[in-house]
Amino acid sequence: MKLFDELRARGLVQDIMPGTEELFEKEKVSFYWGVDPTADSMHVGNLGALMLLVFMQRHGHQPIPLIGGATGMIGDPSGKSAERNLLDEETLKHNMEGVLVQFRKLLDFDHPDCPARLENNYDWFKDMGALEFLRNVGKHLTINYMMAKDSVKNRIETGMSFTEFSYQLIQGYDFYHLYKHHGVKVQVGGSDQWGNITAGTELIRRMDGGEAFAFTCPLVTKADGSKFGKSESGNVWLDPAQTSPYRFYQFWLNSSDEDSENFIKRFTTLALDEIDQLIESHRQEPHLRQLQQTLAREVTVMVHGEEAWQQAVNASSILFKGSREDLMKLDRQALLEVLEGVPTHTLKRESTVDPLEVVSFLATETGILPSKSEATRSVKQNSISINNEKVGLDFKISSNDLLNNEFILVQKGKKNKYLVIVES
RNA sequence: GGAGGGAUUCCCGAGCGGUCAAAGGGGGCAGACUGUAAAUCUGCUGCUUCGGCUUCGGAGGUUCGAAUCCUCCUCCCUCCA
Repeated sequence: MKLFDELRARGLVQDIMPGTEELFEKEKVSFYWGVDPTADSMHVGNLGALMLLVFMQRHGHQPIPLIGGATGMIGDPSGKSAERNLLDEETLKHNMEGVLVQFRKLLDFDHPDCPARLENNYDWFKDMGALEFLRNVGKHLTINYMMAKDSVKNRIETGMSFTEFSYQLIQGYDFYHLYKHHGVKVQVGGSDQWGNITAGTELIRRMDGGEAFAFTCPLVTKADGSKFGKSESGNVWLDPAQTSPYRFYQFWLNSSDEDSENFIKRFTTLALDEIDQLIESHRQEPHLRQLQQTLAREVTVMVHGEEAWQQAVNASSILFKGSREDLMKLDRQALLEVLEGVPTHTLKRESTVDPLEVVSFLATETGILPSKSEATRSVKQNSISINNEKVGLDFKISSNDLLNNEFILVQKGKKNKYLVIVES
């Protein structure tokens, strides 16, 4: 299957520059994708574009992931409605390290033919002076051209600093630099990057008379219109320390039917005909949730590994289907594994002098809920379970409720789990 | 610098001096139905020892009583220079 047939089938092509497709058919291509180190981990939103590199490398092309050590210092205005704060150097450095780890997991840096190669645009910007930049780069694009970009137009009303305005020039120069010195002919990215990317091809044309190519993938969207990549607890990160594999797994498992059909094409490397079969059988028996489970498995294994996935599955099954007795049966080790990644709260042992009112337990003693009013409401609404059993307002926590004499599992609603650790 | 307009609970937004913890919408949460889906319906959405208490940009003031009136301050927007 041709590269672009596959990418299209997976819903990964939005804008494409004429000639790009032909280039990929003709030769092995080095192409780059840049991400700014705005956090010390990428999130599933970044993964949406990163998958492009994964698929393209599998087709024998060389991915050049670029970390924006320089661009991260400027701030990309694309898709942003307001000026952002600048990150300090130390933070950027720390962030870059985190992002690099994730590149290594997803891309093959030791491939015999087309190994991924990391670049950092700080390398070529750190020694460039302002005058040099203005004379050699800025001279080639007009203000008129730059102002026509959506990222700029959208900010005319609210205002935008010169710093952010110049972002497209910086990113454009990256492309030029990689083109000139490393033979990189193509840039890819999310569709919000189109403006910045074309600034690059334009620069290459004007500075060098060269021809470069590009295409973008659509930003990941959800059928119900809500933002992709957010869970109750915020962004879904690739870093297991920030989003535990259990939560990561649950994030995918909870995809709606409609979304999971798209996600499985975009985020897994399963063959397309296999995916079609899965979708078909899922439509026949949607309640089995095969599609969600496969999606969750594939992505979790890819990002966190087989073992972490297995643990997430075990934990899920006990947390969602286990009874109070099942929980009581687990030993300390098993409990810790199952409850790995569930947010924890602590309770002083003195205060458990049983019995302890549920409401005080939830609010004052553990802080799972912010106030007694809210705790009372939740219990009244029949949404609180202790150790997988629903409780009423008259319920009192006692030492009989301790799992392995030190834990209490609290659940609010269907999906929110909290682990209470009783400390002596 | 001059002239206006504005700031309300997570967000938007309404709010005759008393009946305002504050309409309505959004969002969020929960319950029912299900499949840990979507849609739908319902409830909740400041704190509380359930007596009350603290909220309407900030500080004062008028009044029996203020989100609502007055003064000063801060910030934001529009127009003029």
